[in-house]
Amino acid sequence: MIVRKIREELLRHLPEDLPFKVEPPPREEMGDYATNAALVAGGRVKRSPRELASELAEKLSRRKDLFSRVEVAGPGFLNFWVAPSYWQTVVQRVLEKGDTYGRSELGKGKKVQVEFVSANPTGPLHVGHARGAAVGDTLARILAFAGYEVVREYYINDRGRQMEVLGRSVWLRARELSGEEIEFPQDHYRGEYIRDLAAKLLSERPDLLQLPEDEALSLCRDFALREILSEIRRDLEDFGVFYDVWYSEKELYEKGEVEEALRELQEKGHLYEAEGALWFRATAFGDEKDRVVRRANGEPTYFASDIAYHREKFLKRGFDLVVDVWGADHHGYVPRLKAVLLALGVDADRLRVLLIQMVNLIEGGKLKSMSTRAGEFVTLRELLEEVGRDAMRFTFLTRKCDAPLDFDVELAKAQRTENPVYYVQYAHARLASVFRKAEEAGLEFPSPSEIPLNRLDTPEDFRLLKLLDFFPLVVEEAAEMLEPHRITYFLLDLATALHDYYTKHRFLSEDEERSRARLALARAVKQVLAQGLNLLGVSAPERM
RNA sequence: GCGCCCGUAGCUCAAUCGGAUAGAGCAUUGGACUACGAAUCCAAAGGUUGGAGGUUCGAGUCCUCCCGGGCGCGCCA
Repeated sequence: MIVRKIREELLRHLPEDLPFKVEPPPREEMGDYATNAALVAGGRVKRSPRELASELAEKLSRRKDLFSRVEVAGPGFLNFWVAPSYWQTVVQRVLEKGDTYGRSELGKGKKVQVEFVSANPTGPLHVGHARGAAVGDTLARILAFAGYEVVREYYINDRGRQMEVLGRSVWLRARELSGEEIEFPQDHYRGEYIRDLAAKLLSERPDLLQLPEDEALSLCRDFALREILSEIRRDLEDFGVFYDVWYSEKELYEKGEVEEALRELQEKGHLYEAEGALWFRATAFGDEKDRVVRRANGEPTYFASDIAYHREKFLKRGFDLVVDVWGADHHGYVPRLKAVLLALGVDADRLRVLLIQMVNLIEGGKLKSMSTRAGEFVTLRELLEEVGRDAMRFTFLTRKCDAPLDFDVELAKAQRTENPVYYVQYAHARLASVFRKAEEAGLEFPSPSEIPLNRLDTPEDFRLLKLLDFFPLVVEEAAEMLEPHRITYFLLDLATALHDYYTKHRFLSEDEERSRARLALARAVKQVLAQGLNLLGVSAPERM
């Protein structure tokens, strides 16, 4: 990474804590990279930035191996032209490192948990969950690639009132199926899948309706939970999403974690009783109001188990960083959870909550999903079957997650140029095709040390080399800022540069030296495209 | 009413935790295949970054107010 080298060079002449940046300048004529170091330093020591800049330029330009030119520009920016010989070695590094190219040690020695989806097991996953799944899963891949030790986790709300309602919903449908006239309650789960579950249970347990009500209800509940959960799991797996841990809320209670957590808060003086309920003094830690943790009827609230869960994440399992991926409608919940962490003596910045905004499904220019009427929504599975995994994941990852997303179903399905996922995959497939041709022609692929690097000398060569050099930095930034879409945009850039190259130059020609050099470049680009796609959970096809 | 998120080209979105003349794709118009895959490429056109102030060498980005949209504000989950 040349950025890192430039930074190192600058630091030989500047104070270590100076918050300067090294980044590509807005226009190509301004060089390959630029820094505002002199501007920032000038402000601090009350010297003219331009004067400082020209001193720095003089010093750094001695590194002929790195820079062909260093200039002062504008109010005191330093512009760098990187030596072509440096760029050419990039292809060597990419090939030597292979699959590890882009890997980073950013998170070395740090444990991070990514908790995502965690939808209530009361029905199938819908498209909103799919977006959360794509973001959470990709983030986990990126963090792992950036050197973190990652645990991916699904938190199952398998207890409490909703489970009772679920069991009762199935039971009522079962009775209905066997001919009974039932007035189905409004606040129960009304989706068609409940009827299917009832039918399935009835065929397994014909005696269901003869059982005492209590027994029947709990049978229905357990059955529904098991079935729905395995359905959720299957949906996610088909979507390319896997978990290390499925964490049961019920077990959290059985292990006594909830009582333990409440006891600790009690001992630290953060709980009080009022109106028959037990409250957490969230206002002492920046939340708007205090929150009930145990209701007057003795039942702990959902919040209580979340306290216990997050306490367990930080204090028992020792995660350095916890990333929660939630639906944006839960945003009001963030302050109270951060308040709990503070109360427990945990730095609240170690919890990062990603709020996933709504997905609007667009079909034929019209809004398709988002009927809030019970049971009417487009499921993850339906969309998966309609548009396919690659297009679906890629589309979800083309936006930062805190902006609402319009998902154009027809566009995602289209195997045409406008569909960005094909654009990137096509670049990869094109390169694969070049290698098939090269093999036919009997052209030998050079070992990294034998590449005629100086034959990579056109502007299009350098454009690709620079992008390849940039990739590790993109990974680090995506990891640091928890923004998977940075990878997506990088891939689009790289694919664009490749397609441009492809129309302007030939990889295989009469000039054998040049062909070998370009073949090496092609392999490096192909490898990084595949790596990037892999981080997104999208396939990199050899043929399309 | 209070809080959070969003507002950028006709449409969908970027803009590297404050940087130089705000960039892509789609749509529109006009071009490029006897060449490794035209699922591609090139060009034109398109903007008061919702509005008004402020902070500073410098603001789409930070602060205040207003407008518009979404979502929250339960001893629900």
